[in-house]
Amino acid sequence: MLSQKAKYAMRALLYLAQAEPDQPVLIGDIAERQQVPRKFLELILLELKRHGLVRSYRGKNGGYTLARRADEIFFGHVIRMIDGPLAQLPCASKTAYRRCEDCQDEATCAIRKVLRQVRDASSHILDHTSLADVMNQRPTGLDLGAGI
Amino acid sequence: MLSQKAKYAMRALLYLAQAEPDQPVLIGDIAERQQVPRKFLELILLELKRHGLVRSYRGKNGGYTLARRADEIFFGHVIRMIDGPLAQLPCASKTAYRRCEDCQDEATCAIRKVLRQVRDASSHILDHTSLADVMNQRPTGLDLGAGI
DNA sequence: TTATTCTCTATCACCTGAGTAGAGATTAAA
DNA sequence: TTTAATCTCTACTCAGGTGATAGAGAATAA
Repeated sequence: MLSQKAKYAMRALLYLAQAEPDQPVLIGDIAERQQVPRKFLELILLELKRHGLVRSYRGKNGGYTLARRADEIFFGHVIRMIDGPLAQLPCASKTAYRRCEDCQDEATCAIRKVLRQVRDASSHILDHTSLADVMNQRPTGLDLGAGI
Repeated sequence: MLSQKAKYAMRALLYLAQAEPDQPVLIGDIAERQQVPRKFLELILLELKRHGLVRSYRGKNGGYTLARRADEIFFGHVIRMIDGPLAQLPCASKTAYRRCEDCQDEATCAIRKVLRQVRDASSHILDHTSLADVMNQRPTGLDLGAGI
């Protein structure tokens, strides 16, 4: 499962992406409009800043802006920075590979084999979908996915 | 991340899949060979039994066997039964859809849009890959995945 | 009757996720 | 120069879940 934190991070980024570029947005504004607990959001934005996704301005008229264009911020990047590797097992990760402690033979491990495919498929989507790709084109746009 | 429990469940199932059919395998045997804590494995096998994936026999010469052929047991099924829905968000799940509490407009939610694609891709793999598909064809078989 | 197995309920320690609190640093503007 | 507005940072709490363990009970083959 995606953590709340990652969900909040995406909401904040998407909100910033829709704001005027170079016009800082207040934490309080994001928190209120996106229904994110304010103090928690502070931590999240700090983290996003440290990872270079947003820029901050202090003092009066301060706030946050995106540090890159919305078509240069990918979901895969955001998820990895908040929740860690996309893979479901450390041994199936490409960006954060780690051997499973209790693995007997990684080369023939069936579980790893399947989960690597899943990881590859997931990252293929997440690393090629940017904020811009999914932003609110228009309120009444078609839904891409199948029905619920 | 996949839980330890789910990993253990898969190991147990794969081990059973490689045993003689109709020749019950002891919990203790699975536990030892697959490096799974025995008492924990008891719980897991019980759960797999309740979900109809394994059969159990009590008393002397008892043990466990698969309740279906290995090509009829899919990873998606196992993961869902142990860890819950494959989707990263309840609102992106098909088999266990639930609205996100704090969602403002599901129809235009960008996060959901992306995570549904990921879910679809993942379940496409996991629901079409059976134990038989990935079993140890031969000890020195080729590795399907890319290198580490 | 007994040894062997699975079955079931209860319990527990630890860790992580989610969130809160409050003082500190910086800046624009009056 | 002062003040109010903002972001920054460290520390803390608290609930719930994960990964087990313990031990009595029930079934069965020999």
